[in-house]
Amino acid sequence: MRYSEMFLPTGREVPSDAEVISHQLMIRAGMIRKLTSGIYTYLPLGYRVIRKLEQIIREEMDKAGAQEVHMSMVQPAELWQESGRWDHYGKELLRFRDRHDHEYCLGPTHEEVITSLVRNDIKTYRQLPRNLYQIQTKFRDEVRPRFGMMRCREFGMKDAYSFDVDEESAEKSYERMFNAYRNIFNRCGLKFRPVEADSGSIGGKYSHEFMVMADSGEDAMIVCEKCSYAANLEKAEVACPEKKIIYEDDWLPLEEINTPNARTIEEVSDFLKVNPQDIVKTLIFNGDGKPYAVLIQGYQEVNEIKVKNYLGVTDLELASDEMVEKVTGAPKGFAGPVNIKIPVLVDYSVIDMVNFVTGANKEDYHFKNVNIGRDFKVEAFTDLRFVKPEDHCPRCGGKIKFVRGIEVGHVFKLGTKYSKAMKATFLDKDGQEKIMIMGCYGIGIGRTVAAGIEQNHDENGIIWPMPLAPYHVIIIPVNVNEISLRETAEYLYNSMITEGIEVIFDDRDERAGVKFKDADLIGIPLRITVGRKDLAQGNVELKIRRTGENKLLSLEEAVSHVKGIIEEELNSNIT
RNA sequence: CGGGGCGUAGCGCAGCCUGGUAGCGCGCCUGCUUUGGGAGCAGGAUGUCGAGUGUUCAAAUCACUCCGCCCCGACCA
Repeated sequence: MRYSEMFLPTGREVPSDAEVISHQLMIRAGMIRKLTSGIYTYLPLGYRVIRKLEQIIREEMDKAGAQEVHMSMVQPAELWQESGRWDHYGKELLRFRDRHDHEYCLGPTHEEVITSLVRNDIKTYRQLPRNLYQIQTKFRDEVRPRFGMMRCREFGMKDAYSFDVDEESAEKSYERMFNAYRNIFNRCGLKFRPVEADSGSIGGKYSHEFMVMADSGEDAMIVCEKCSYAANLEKAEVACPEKKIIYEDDWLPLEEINTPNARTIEEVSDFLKVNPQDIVKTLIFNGDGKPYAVLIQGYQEVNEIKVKNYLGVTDLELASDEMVEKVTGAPKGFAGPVNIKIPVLVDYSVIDMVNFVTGANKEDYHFKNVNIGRDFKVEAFTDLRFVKPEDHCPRCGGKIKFVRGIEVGHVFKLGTKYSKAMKATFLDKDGQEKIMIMGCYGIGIGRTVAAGIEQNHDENGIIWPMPLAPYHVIIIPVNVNEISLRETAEYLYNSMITEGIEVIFDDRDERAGVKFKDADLIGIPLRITVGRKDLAQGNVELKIRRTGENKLLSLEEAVSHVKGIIEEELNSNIT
């Protein structure tokens, strides 16, 4: 492509609302423009990169036995009512009515549509397993879109769905996808890591997120420095501490003490002159309308996701003030486990504690010397808190490290959540009707491109890995008004096109500096400069964007040399 | 949804406090010079000052309402 004919508005300055580097560079490099909050237009350069990524995904998905389909973005409410998500998805689901007053939504994901497709056309175990995928625009009405391509409302996603006859087979499907994802991100030249993740209300023991390491990432996770354990902070387990032997002789008599206006852990610890570690926090949660008490050591924080998963409820939130008063008989801030009439869940952090402080379920009073077993009954001891930096790896006991990442992919084992609700069944060998086991697998397209930029840039701009690069080479004649330079560049350009090389010919009548800056900014991996001095010797200059390395190539060898580098880099990560 | 901030030329910003008819840099257009890392000189174009209402002789500036955008938090299959 001739630069002079391209729609490639590059810029020196960035809009003030671009916070992260990938967002700034995508705007400066003329890849994207914002239409409105969380919604972007891809310009030609940006769209080429998107298509490169999509093509890699297609190749690897096909290799893994998946087949591409294309489902509609508009989905009827009926399907969502059938799966139960019409009521549960919340405001992220953009709903609307057509002229006949029928209800629809814009698809944030496609489990319902794919399940309805498959249940009608797959009837027997002979047709299973199957894996279908699509690359589609999704819409999620995010509360707060941010970070450019990282969290959009409208965004491209590759989503795949697998259907299997049983757990064992489903596990194989999951593994195939897991491996396909590794291949995809490897080919993109990304440094990433699969981590264990929460699977949300979907349940199932398997869920991995593919995280691209980046400080600007939205997700916090922990990685073990010793073993391979890595997990999203939401999911990261805390090992059950070894239970110390508790001597009942050490128990002091329960004591009620006046603690006027001391509600928070800090206030109570200041007032009673005790460490937060000796106080037990009692939080009242509302799980699907029922109250639960969660006990945790004062310094720790409750991970609601763990509570939610433990209880198996659909909705979990901190109880309202009214609910707290109803179940504890006291205003917020004085809840405790003694004499409470709701289930009491206790985090491992409380397991060894003796003679601790809790609320007394009475305004302005706390108990001292509370002890488990004597003063209240425990429904369950389990892991309910967030990991802290001083914790150890739950697998091997090694040191853990907190890092940040961008979630570019997620593989889920869905189980029968949708197939059961929507009756996706088949007949097995024995003529028995069975429910299909499903899995779903997503990759955020725009996000992956942004992650690629986060990991591949310098102060001059983007440095595309060859497989994602919108063009492989850019040819710059230093001065187009010098006929010999222009014609040589033109000759190289035509030769490269003949060779099938994706090339930009910067034929603009601009100063060399401007063209160099633009070439660096848009991140083209290879640059051929045609200058007077070198050309006099029959040479042109090759510059490698990533390393800054320069070398002279004779006119004759230039095209084949460049082609060799491109092919090598394109194929290097294909397995 | 709670807290904070912003909205003035394509982009980045000043002007607002203290009301008097809008400016700077980059970019853009024309000409000349220049030509290996975002050139120099000269000339030029570009604004319903986010919208509405009010106060005032007079509003970018003050007040109220609305809209949009951003940040922090809450939320997030």
